[in-house]
Amino acid sequence: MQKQEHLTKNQQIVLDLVEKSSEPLKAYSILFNVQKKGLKAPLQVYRALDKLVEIGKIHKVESRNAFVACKNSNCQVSKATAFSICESCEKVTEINNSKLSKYLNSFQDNSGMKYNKYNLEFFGLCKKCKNK
Amino acid sequence: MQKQEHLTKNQQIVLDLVEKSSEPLKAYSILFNVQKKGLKAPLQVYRALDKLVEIGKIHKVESRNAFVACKNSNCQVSKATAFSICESCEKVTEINNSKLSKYLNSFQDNSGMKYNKYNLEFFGLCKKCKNK
DNA sequence: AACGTTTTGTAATAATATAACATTAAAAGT
DNA sequence: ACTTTTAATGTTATATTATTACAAAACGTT
Repeated sequence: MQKQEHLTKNQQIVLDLVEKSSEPLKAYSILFNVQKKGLKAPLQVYRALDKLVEIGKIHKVESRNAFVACKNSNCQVSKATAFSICESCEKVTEINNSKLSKYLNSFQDNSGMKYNKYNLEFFGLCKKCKNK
Repeated sequence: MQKQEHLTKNQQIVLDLVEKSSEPLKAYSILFNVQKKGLKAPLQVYRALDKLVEIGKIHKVESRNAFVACKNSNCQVSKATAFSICESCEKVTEINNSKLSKYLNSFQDNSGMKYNKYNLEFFGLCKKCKNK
């Protein structure tokens, strides 16, 4: 149950930034934004990101190489993620739909593989962009 | 119906290579392999890949930055893709499950977004790696 | 305090991807 | 046939994303 002991300084700095952001942040954009806080090298950012992803505090939006804070309070680990992505304005929202996650968590095919993790990205036009 | 006119020389060279491969290929690995065929620069490969993805002949495995040939003969465009990925041996298989694709193609949430595309990646251990 | 582990700092570099521009080829219209 | 337009190519340079390698510091035990 207690996977999440406490965050180190660097991890906290990066998490704060990602959580404050209204849009997905790229690693180097994070780097530029935390340089005044002492994180000077890409690796410091990537290491913090890796750990934050591992413990489920943030997720990586794979198709965008960008990171968002987890909005799903019960997300201990990043093992079942779904996003909606607007292809026009690039707005990304984490989908929190228990039916969907139930369906995917229990998905089985005939390959004999046991899935313990998935990542789903939906693409389309958000309401705003649709009406333009 | 006729989205697929014919492939250009570069596109065909890249497609042949990806189709022959038993594993996902990375862009620069493709580049090294087609240099004897005259494609000397990354951009030539990326352009061919872009087009091939666009017309559905290949798919990008986002979490791996790699490309696989489409095994789904009715895949005119890359608009609904699902993969299983072994986290140990990195084997990637395109999932061809009509129930799954039906479910995801008709998925709706309350965001007001109309989804026209999705990409899903399942992770786990394949049969072989599970038994090690 | 001594030990093992994790995190940090730092520099260098690898891997992935695109911008910009000139040229050539192919498709479509007249 | 020839012009126009569109798409693909070739080339160089560069931007972006991510990792390797190694030394030092901080942390948690015992």
